[in-house]
Amino acid sequence: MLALLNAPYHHGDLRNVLLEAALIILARDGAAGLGLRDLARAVGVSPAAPYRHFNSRAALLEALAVTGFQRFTTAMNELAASGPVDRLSAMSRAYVRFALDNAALFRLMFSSELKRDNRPGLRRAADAAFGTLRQVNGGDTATGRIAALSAWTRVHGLVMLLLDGQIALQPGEDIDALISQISDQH
Amino acid sequence: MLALLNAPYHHGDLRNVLLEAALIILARDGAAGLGLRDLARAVGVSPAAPYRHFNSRAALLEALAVTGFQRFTTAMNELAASGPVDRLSAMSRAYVRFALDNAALFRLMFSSELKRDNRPGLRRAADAAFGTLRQVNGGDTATGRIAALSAWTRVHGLVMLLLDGQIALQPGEDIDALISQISDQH
DNA sequence: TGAGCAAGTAAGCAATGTTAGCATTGCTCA
DNA sequence: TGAGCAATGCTAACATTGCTTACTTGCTCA
Repeated sequence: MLALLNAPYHHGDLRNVLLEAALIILARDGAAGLGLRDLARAVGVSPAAPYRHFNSRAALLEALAVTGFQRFTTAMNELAASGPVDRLSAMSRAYVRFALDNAALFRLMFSSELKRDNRPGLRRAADAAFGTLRQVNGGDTATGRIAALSAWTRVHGLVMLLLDGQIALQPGEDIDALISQISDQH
Repeated sequence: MLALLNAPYHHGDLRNVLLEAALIILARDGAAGLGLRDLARAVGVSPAAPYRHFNSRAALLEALAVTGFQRFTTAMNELAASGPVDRLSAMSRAYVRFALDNAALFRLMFSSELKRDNRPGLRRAADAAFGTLRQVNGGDTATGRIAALSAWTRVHGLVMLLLDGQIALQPGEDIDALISQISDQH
């Protein structure tokens, strides 16, 4: 084939380049618009090249979801380390912000296309991500579990309904204010 | 083509048969496993036949989601009509039960593959479905809105985390009990 | 009766995921 | 140094999919 601009035969860091490009396409077109051929084209590589790094399209999506969980984890852990004062509400805000800032990625992380059961790597990443969240509310006591679940479900439901357009912020309404209003509600 | 078993040229009620078969395939394989050709095959009709009734695969998914919202609406309205006592908690239980009993359909209803913005029919169905939910909590006052949102987000978040396998019921735990515990939590 | 229309069929196009086999590169070790 | 080898890229092909176009079929009704 033509050697355009002296492009070297070996790309060098194709796996990471693929992942980065995939994140961009994901943010732009959603998971449905992310195909392996398309991705290869975007990176300037042959259609079969990505298969050296991802066994299938599902494997690519899984890898993306894993990096999503990893980023989510670091965001959560940073907050957990920052001090115990209002840690829960800070985590709630961070949870929502992460989801809204990474909408397509967040959806992919919870997508049914990735059956977490058969993917140990994904399950591990998800468990790590929510481990902090599970413990910040009183560990494993029965009441602590309920408290954690209640906070978690509120935030998660809020995020999902916002992402789906079922809920919209009212004009001038602040998302952080809404979060704390909902969280303070009985 | 071969006229298998004297199959008539015209099917008679193809649209509804397609929808029913699609619901079955959806429940079995999820939205990703639902293709038009596959569906046509399952119903015993040529690959192009479904296009007489649905302009595209997306249109079929939209129709499925609309019927999902309709079923959801009737489930909610039955409860709302049944009496004001503990109406909210009854709706919460029905919400969760519907979602768990119709997992794939519920996911499809909130799928990002269907951008609700550009689909007036879908938006109308969704609005109708959640209209009751929006009003049962005190209508459109500011505090009523927050109360409704708080209840709604808890239930929706619970459902989503359950469907995603992030939360699991503990051995012997009752889902209805969990719902009321979470709902009663501050 | 036969014109017209709704609802099927057949055939084919473009795109995709995936695989098989070949080519090139750079690392390792005698 | 240089021979071999594993990693990583490429080309070519296959099966399958969504979708379109153009032809049939059979029902309805003037």
